Amino acid sequence: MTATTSTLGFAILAVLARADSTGYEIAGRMRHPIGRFWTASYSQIHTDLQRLLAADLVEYATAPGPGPQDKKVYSITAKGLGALRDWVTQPPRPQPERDELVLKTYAAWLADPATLIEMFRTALRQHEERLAEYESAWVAVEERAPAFGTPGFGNMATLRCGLTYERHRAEWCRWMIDQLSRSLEPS
Amino acid sequence: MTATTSTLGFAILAVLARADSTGYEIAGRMRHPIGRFWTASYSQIHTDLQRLLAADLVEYATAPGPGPQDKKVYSITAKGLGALRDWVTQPPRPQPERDELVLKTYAAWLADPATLIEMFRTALRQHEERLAEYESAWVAVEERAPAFGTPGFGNMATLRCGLTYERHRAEWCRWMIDQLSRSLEPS
DNA sequence: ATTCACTATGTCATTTCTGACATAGAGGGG
DNA sequence: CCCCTCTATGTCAGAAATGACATAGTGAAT
Repeated sequence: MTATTSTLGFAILAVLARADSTGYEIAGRMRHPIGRFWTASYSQIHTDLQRLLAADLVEYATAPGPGPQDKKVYSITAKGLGALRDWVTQPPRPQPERDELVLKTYAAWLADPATLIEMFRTALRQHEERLAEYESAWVAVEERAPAFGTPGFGNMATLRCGLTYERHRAEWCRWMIDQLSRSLEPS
Repeated sequence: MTATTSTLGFAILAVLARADSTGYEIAGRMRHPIGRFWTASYSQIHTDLQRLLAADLVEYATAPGPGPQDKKVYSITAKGLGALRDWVTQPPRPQPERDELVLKTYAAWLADPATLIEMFRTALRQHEERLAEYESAWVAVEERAPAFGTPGFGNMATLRCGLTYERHRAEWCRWMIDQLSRSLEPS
């Protein structure tokens, strides 16, 4: 009965709720900024767009494109907006939570500490880079202070999550490096 | 050339590096404690065990089981241990990072703030519960102070990650609730 | 007595996801 | 002049993952 629209479907709807877009543009936004918390390739988006189309959650207008075919500018329908709104407040089912670095950490006791330190230093550098990126974006967003009811609120809220996440990660990496260093030179 | 063992394969090897186990037992450990950072169903583990078996990374001994068939107690081979050790220090490829709550947050500006507050309060409660769980486990693990080179080190390191992660999440949920509350009653 | 939970193996259909491929015009750099 | 990148659409094979099903013995509680 319930048209089981996949999570990716809602991600697409969330994009279209902000601006009408071609499939290509949606794919671009799935890399940035959504890519930080949900990823999808174009072929996957294409498949899902057909599904959304069939369920009348999106529609499109054709416009002359650069390639051999016309481009299709998708937009969300009233029905789609309703479905999206419903989905947003539905409690998320406990998600898988897959993290290769932590899995490696679980087996880290088998490996060479010096090499591990290098690996965690690389990870730390990446997290610090992203943290700096987020922090500069944060001061910009805080100035404008986007109100609830505007897309800017969504940007601010997800940015905030990314910010504290990167902080937690960097902190953990530093702790790991410290622990591993101690195992190398025991005072 | 490179025997492309999946990440799940290494998760299984990481379990067997600690103790010989039946497939059923591996599945149990994939729920707890590995389930926090990598999940797999039994059918998936079964498929992967066959692959690992074919690649000589694991072997098994039969023993009388409760059911109609003998049970198979798997153990890691020298080759498997080598592959696992190599994999551990290999830098992890940037993982997908899928988070439904954050995706909902991205579209939260469309929904009702009061309902959202409830959703985040539920999430906060869950994170606080897990945090309390991890914190009591932490004091127990810190006392024993497991040395590098023992499985206990892996337990401690992953627990530490879970600890700071839950703290970050709880913090973010509290921030969200605060923001959403403000949009309800503007001073 | 019967039901339930746990141990233990395995299959299978379906869905989801990835990565490669195919097409094609516009615009810029070497 | 050629090559690369970006825009833009789409297909397809194969891998990965899920969830349901099938079988079957033990032991504990109702």
